[in-house]
Amino acid sequence: METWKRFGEKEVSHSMAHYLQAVASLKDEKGFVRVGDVADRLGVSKSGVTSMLRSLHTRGYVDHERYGCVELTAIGRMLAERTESNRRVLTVFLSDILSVPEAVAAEDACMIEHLVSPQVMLEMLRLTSFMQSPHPTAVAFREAFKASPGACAHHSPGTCDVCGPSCLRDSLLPPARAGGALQQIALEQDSEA
Amino acid sequence: METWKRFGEKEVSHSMAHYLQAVASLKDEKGFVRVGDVADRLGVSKSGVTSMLRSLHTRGYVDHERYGCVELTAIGRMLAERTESNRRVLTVFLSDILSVPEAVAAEDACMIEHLVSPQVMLEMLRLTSFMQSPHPTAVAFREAFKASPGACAHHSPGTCDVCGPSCLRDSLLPPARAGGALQQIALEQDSEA
DNA sequence: GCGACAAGTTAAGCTGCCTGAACAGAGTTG
DNA sequence: CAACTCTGTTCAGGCAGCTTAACTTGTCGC
Repeated sequence: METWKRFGEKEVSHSMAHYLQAVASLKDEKGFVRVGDVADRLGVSKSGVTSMLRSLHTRGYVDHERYGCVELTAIGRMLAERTESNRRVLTVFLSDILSVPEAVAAEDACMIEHLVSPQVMLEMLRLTSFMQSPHPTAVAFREAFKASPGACAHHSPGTCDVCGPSCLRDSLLPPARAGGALQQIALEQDSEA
Repeated sequence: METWKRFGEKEVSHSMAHYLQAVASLKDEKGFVRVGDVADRLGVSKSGVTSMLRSLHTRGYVDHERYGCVELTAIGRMLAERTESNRRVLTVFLSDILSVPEAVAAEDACMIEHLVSPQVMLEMLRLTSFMQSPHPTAVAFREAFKASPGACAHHSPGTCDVCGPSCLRDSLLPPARAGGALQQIALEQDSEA
């Protein structure tokens, strides 16, 4: 149990990933990138952008001349592209394979796009593109999966390899009930006092 | 493009999720939880634990009497369980379905376990348990998928629904090449100067 | 009861990322 | 060229999480 601390050691933080993506897309859209554009795009102050650019510059991800334009370095561009590709694979997987609403898929993809390892992304792309292919096995599987019930929903203890002895389903708490459940518990606690 | 800012608004941060999990598992293991146990488990200082406990207490996730033991509230316990379940589903999915090495699966799961929405987790559990089931379609699919090549690897432009016009594969950069590629670029930049 | 030692707390300080206020450079206009 | 306006910078400050150092509590042996 030491893995969790490496959270802060990722080559780009959540914020950085989004700054890089913003710079990349603004560059594509209008050919040059100003501090104010980035600030507007991300909804942060210009002073915040200035200081983040300094930080990205020291890491070698952007070039930025005072009062001038912002450019991605080759490494910065590669990082931005990787994040973008991750996001795309994740979004497609979540919305087309898992069939969660697009808004949820987009949000979850945004949260984790920069945290997922290349190995996993590569395999996720492989699975997604295979599942969507016209390969007869894939077609059959898609239908069977779609038709399958809550799957794990009502299995008896020990019959599901994923869950183990007790079904995990209840602790995943879909949000509609989650809010309710949390409130419920909060209320119970209040009445204890 | 405003989603990214909600990163900081999650009900538990990465750190908090791990503190809650540590408290929950220590409680299971030895029946009571001391500040020092948490510090050892997480590899942080005791003072760090004290201040995080204060923060978790104000959020209503733990109770902690001065110089005494730590207890999860009902809400805290539920959050810890949810994170734990998320981690389990993710780990199984990554290692058994995507077949990435266990260490990678564990690391990625640890990074994102607290960030993924309940809807996605629920569907991921459904997919995982269905894919692992003895259902003939699932069996056939597993084999076909295992046998499938790099899938997206050598498709021609436009033939892959996931990738779109250009194949995403190259920008996902498996780490063996990723380090190399980044170094390569860094070297090129050096030689420009 | 009293010291010694382990366990916990406070205090001060660091980094990352954000803000608003005040200032500085650059360009436009008369 | 002076004034005005945009844009971008610096500066001071805040919050989250962490650290170390110094202090306080609790407990055990005598």
